[in-house]
This record gives sequence, structure tokens and C-alpha cells, in this order.
Amino acid sequence: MDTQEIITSILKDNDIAPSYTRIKIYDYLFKGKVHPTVDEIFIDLLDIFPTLSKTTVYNTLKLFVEKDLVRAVNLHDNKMRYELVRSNHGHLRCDTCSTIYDIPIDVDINLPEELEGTVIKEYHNLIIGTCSHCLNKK
Amino acid sequence: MDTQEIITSILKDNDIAPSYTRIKIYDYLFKGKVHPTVDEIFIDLLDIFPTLSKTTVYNTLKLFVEKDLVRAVNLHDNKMRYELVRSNHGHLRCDTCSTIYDIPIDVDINLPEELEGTVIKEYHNLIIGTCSHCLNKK
DNA sequence: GTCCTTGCAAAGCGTTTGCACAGAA
DNA sequence: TTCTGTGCAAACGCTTTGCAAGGAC
Repeated sequence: MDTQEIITSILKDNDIAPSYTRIKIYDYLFKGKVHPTVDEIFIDLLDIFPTLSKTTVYNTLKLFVEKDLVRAVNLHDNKMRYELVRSNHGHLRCDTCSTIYDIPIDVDINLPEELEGTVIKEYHNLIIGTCSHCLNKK
Repeated sequence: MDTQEIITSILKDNDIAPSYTRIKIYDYLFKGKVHPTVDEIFIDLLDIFPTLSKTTVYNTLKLFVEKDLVRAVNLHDNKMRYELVRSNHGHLRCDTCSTIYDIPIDVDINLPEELEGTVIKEYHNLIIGTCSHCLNKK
């Protein structure tokens, strides 16, 4: 099975009609930048898909998020970013080079008694700092 | 020392001229809503300060953030929120009633070897879910 | 006088909405 | 035909910017 077939079946499994556009956007999240913004997806795909519109990127990502295939992440830099859902991890954004690193996290959440029974749906973890690579350059 | 005097000296200690506006905004963060948006600050202060403009709220918060008196927090609801800097804690936002709870967190950050030496400046921790109060109402 | 604070109005920019066209079923 | 996917253009909402007027020093 090649990538396209795999993606097609993932989409079908999640009740998403596997259109060309959707396959390309899913493929991009799989193989392209790791936490792309809408603009990055749009511009990069424009090369192979010149008629693509930004609205379609928004529509498609919204659909993927609803179907729980994709997670929207907010790295406090004024734009949403998107990544395929995968096991819990956090993000480190370097305030100098803007690189985003995935980092393993190990948190046990102890909600106060008042909140016992709360259903946790998403867990976001973000570190902002200056990465070792930037510090070493100085 | 009353509140106003305390705030005045905090501002002075941080090289901020203690204007009426700045004192009122700091005071709001101290006594008003806990994670207010710019709009909430603006609207609530308008009662006691009818000539206030939203630009001034933005300006002042930006200044406070630069001076490390205030932290901007992003709770993935499309607007920035602001809180006085205080010891590490996370946030839980209920997706039903929109209440924001402060929660204690206990994370030890183990950056991968590649990132050893990285300087961490901010640590953000956000849980989105349905709070026990909302679940109990059903 | 100069510098700083404030505030109006406009611009900026990421995102959403309205609507229409085209293709699939 | 009806439903779905796509895409242009306009609208929207939060935030930033430009600039001028008033006040502090």
C-alpha cells in the first residue's frame, strides 16, 4: 500500500470522503512541516496544486479536527498550528530562532478535590525559551 | 499602606511611572477578574474611568509584560488574557461553562539531550475539558 | 522647551462567513 | 436532481500602528 492508499483508508475510516484536496492536506501533515500554520500549508501545496484556496485549507483542517485526526495547537505566536494527533507531548518554542521542538512530557495531573470527575479532553504544554543551539552561537 | 500606595511602589520599583491609568489597571489585575481579556479590563474600568481607551489598556499591558509584572496567557479561545506574574500554575478551561480554573501543576521538565542548556523563560500548561460542576448538572 | 502618556482612527492580519459554481452520487 | 466539495470575496474581531494633543518635568 502506498501513502495515498493509506491516507484514503484513514479518511474513509473516519467518515471523510477522500477527495484529492483532503488527501494532499493530510499527506502534508504527514510528510511536510511538523506544526504548520494554515499559510505554510497553503503556500507549500500551491506548488503542486495551484487552484487550492486558503478557505479550503481552513475547511479541511476544521473537518480533521472535528474528526479527531488533527489537533490545533497554539504556540502563542498569533496563529494556529496543526499536527496529526499523536501521543502526548509538549512543545518548546525558541524565542530566538522560532524553531518548535517536540518534547516528551511526563505530567501527572492532580486536579483539586473541587474538580474531581472533570473530563480532560486536551492537554497542552508549552515552553518558551532560548534553545541551546541559539545560546551556543553567541 | 493602602493598595494604591503599594501599587505605586511596585510600579516605581519596576521603572514604571505610576500614572493614574497604570495604577487602575494594575489594581484591576490585583482585585478584579483573574484572567481578564483586554475587553473585560476595558469595560469594567470604564465605569470608574470613562475616558479610558482600549489602546491605553493594550499599551499598559504590553509595558507590564515587558517589565515582567504581568504574564500574557493564551487559553485557546482567540483572545489574550493577562494575569499578575505568580508562581507556576496551570489553567483548566471548561469547554461548557468557560470557567477558567487555576490548578497546581507539578512538572519536572526533562529536555532531551540535544536541548541541554536551553533557558526556559515561560512555562504554559493548559487543560481543556468539561468541569465536574457542569457534569454534575446533567 | 523636551519627553512621556493617553487616545482616536485607521490599518493589519489571521480566521470565518456567505454564497455560488462544479462535480459526484 | 440533490448533496458535497471547493473557492472567491467580503466580513469579522482582536491587536497594532500612526499620529496628534495634553500633561509632566
